[in-house]
Amino acid sequence: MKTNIVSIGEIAKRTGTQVSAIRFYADKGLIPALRSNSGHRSFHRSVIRRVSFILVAQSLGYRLKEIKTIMQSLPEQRTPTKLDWEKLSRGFVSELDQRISRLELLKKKLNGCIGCGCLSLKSCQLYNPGDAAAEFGTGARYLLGDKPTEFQPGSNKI
Amino acid sequence: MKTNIVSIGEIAKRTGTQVSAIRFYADKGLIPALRSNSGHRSFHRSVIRRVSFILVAQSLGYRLKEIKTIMQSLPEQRTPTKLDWEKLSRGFVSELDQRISRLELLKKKLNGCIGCGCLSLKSCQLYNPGDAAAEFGTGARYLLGDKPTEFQPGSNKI
DNA sequence: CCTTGATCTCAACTTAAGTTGAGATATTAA
DNA sequence: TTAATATCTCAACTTAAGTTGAGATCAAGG
Repeated sequence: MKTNIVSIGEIAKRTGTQVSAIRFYADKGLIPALRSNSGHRSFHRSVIRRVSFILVAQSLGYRLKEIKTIMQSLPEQRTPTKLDWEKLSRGFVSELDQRISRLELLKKKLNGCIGCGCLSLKSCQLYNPGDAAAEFGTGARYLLGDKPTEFQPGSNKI
Repeated sequence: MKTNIVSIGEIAKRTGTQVSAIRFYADKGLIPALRSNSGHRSFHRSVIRRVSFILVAQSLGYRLKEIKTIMQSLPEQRTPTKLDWEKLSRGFVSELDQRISRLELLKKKLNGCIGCGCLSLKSCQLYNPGDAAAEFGTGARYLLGDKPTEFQPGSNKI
């Protein structure tokens, strides 16, 4: 009797998360939840995949708020098709490409810095705070999908 | 009259940070501070570089706690030499290399996933929660230098 | 001397992403 | 039917990295 409707505990087990996290995602509107008339949440089987997606996206540094936005492209009504997921995955791959090339750039700069005799030269990236903030700080911060824009403690503004 | 001792405001200006942040770093023991007998903090000029280092390290995803540990290798007593900084930078470069290769791997997996017909196959990385958590979640989390080990809300334990 | 502007301390607040606990109700297996 | 699980809600707590504000003191220029 394998239905397409699963309990919150099942979702948690299948995704390796805590029940409280699933509740949290549901309350935040990241995953669609049904309610039994006694108040218990239940989920469509496809929600497992949605949660997996959330986890992967998180591991790439996305905030839940951003993930929610990205997932708007998934159909709320019907179960997402292979094509739906494909689009999202492709987005990730190009995101990864960007990240990789940013890291390569950072590495090149850092390498240059090692050889430059920093302590005496004013032109050094690391030594020059303006540049450092511009090239490493802000850039890399964005690179890691760091702080949100509304509230930025430690924002290295230039 | 260029001394080697600078005020907290100067450090903040030179590094593009807030005074409160410098105070915070000093109190946390990340940068060495002197005190005038009236209680005002003052810093050696080389602290500018230390702060820049902190900013770069942060942008790479390091926690202040980790940065503090890394910086233990810098001499507290004397001003760090070029060689001291070189060692730290080299560490970063190899860290970048690791990150880059992890991202490459992730990309390869994701690419494979796109073509695999996920919705029907159980072998898919994204679909299989255990694998997803292992390959993407935990791995990528560490990759981004994410959560600390003591307290892990949302730790995708397997 | 006096007024800015810079610092000081210390406590409270911010965001994100959940977790933990209390007290209550549901569901399920024996 | 009863005991053991599973869920429910809701509020309070956690960490990190600072920020903000209040009230007080310091330092420097005119």
